[in-house]
Amino acid sequence: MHDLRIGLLAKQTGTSTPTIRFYEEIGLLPEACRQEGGQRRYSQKDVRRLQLIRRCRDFGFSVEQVRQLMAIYDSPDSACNDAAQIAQQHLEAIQEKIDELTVLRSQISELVLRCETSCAGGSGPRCTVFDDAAQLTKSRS
Amino acid sequence: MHDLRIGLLAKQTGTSTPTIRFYEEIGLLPEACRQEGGQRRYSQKDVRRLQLIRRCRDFGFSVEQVRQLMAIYDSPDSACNDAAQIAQQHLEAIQEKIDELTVLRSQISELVLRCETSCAGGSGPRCTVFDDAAQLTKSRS
DNA sequence: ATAAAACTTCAAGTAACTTGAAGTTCAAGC
DNA sequence: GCTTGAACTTCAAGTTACTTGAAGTTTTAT
Repeated sequence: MHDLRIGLLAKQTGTSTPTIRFYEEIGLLPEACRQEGGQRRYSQKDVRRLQLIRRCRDFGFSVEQVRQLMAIYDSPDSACNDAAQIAQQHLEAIQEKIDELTVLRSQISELVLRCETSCAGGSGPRCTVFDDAAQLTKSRS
Repeated sequence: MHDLRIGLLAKQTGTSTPTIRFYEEIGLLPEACRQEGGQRRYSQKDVRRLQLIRRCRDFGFSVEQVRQLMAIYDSPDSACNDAAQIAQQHLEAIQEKIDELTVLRSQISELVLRCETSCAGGSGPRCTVFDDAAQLTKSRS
C-alpha cells in the first residue's frame, strides 16, 4: 500500500521533492508515514491528492485557497457548492487579470510602435519613449 | 530645488515611503541627499524618475527589467532601440500570460458549470468536481 | 515647550517555493 | 558482507518585491 518513495511521488505528480516536503510542512499534505529509516512512504491516495493540489495550483488558486478546497475535499459530506463558490470567485479574479493584461498589451505595443516610428532605427538625439511612458494611464488599481 | 520630503514624494507618485527607501537601497533611485537632521529631500527630477519607475512596474516589468530600462534612460545617448526591444520581449510574455489565463478561464468555468448541473444545489452524496478537476489538462508548461 | 506628525534605521514577515550544505539510508553489485 | 552511489533526511538561507513593526529622532505646529 504505502510503497512509493518521495522521488516517485514527485515524478508521478510533476512536483519537486522539496515542494512535497514543503506541502507537508504547511499542511496541504498530511504527515507522511515513515519507514524504519525515517524515509517517507506514500500510497496511491497521496498521488491523487497531490495531483489535485497541483491541478488547483495550475489553475492559479493560491495555497490558501487550495487549503480551503482540500478541507472541503476531506469533509465527509463533500460540500460541492462551497467549492463551486470558491472557483467562481477565482474565475472573476482571472477575468479581471485578463482585462488588465489586455489593456497593458495595447499600451505597451503602442509604445513600441511609437518608438519605432519616431526614433526610426537609429539612436536618435533623444528617445521620447520614456516621456510617452510616463504619460500613459494614471489608473492605479 | 530639493525641497520635497519623502512623504510628499510618496503622495505625488503613489508609492509608499518604505518602498521609496527600498528602491534607493536596490539602486533604482539614486541616494537621496539629506537635510541636516538626516532626512531625505527630493526634487522634481526625482518625482519624474519615480513616476517612470512606477509606470514601468505597473506595466508588469520586473524590477530587474526596470533597472535595465533606467540604465538606458540615464545613458547620455539614449538608446531607444534597446528600450523598445525590452518592451517587445515583455509584450510577448504578456500575450503568453493572456493565452494561459484564457484557457484557464474556460476550464474553470466548465468545472463550475458541471458542478452546478450535476450536484444541482444540494450537497449531494458525492461531488464529482474534484475528480473532474484532476482529469483536466495534464499540460504542464 | 511640548505634543504630534513625519521621519530615521534595522529586522523580520509575506508567498510559494528553490537552492545548498551536510549528513543518513537504501538498493545493487561484487 | 561491504562498498558505492542514488535517493533520501533536516535545517538554513535565497528568491521577488515589497510590507510591517519596533524603537528612536527630527520637524512642525500650537
